[in-house]
Amino acid sequence: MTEPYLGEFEQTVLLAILRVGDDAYAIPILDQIHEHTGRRVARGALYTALDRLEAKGCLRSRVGEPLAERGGRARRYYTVTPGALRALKQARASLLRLWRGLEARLDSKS
Amino acid sequence: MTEPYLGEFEQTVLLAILRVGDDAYAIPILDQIHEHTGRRVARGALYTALDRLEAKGCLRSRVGEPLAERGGRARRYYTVTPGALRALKQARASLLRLWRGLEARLDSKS
DNA sequence: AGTCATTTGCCTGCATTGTAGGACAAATAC
DNA sequence: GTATTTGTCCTACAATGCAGGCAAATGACT
Repeated sequence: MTEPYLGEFEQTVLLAILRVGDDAYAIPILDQIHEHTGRRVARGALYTALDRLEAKGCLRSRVGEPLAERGGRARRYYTVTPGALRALKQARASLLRLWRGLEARLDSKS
Repeated sequence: MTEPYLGEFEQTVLLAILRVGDDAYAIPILDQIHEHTGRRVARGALYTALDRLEAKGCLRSRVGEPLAERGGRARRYYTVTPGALRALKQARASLLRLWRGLEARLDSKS
């Protein structure tokens, strides 16, 4: 499989999922994104991203058992696929390569 | 000015411009992108990105003197604005925050 | 039982970005 | 003057980013 292109937001989502771990469903993912980036995105925005990532083979999902809790609609849990992991690492490497040596020059200004 | 949103490719372009430095026009920028990311984008793709970045206030441009060289059409040189620089740093910081602590966990697989 | 609030998922639509291909411009070489 | 080289721009379409609102499922309250 050719490594798919990952947009900026898609990368963020994938990383957030990895951070949350096994129990990654929409709300904690959203929290994670907000916590680490300060961005507050709408749920709908996240779900479309999740759908498209799954369609591209970057994610697998399973619906959990309906919970016996207050507002218990069944959650959908997500897992990052190995291919997406590779793409992620590659994107990160490119970014770092482009940044390398730039910090010094840029800190003198700003 | 509110910090504008920067897509993945836009970030790449801005960083490449910073790397190239004062003489940054389309072709060297393209080379820089290819050299550091392996991506080979079409010139047209780059120009539209440059246009949009300038429209968003992320870039300034000036046309140089027509060169007295073989194919000497006037070049358009680009400079990154301070606001774009801030946005760039912020995006990088977010990404790194999301990555932090993840490498260890991920290297064990793949 | 019948609402009501709560938690979560999903659909629909539009805005913004990503990307290529080729037309056009200006200059030199012959 | 026509071919060649180096560059810029225009046009069009695909992919991503993003939100608002509706639907589903459950416990709580009366």
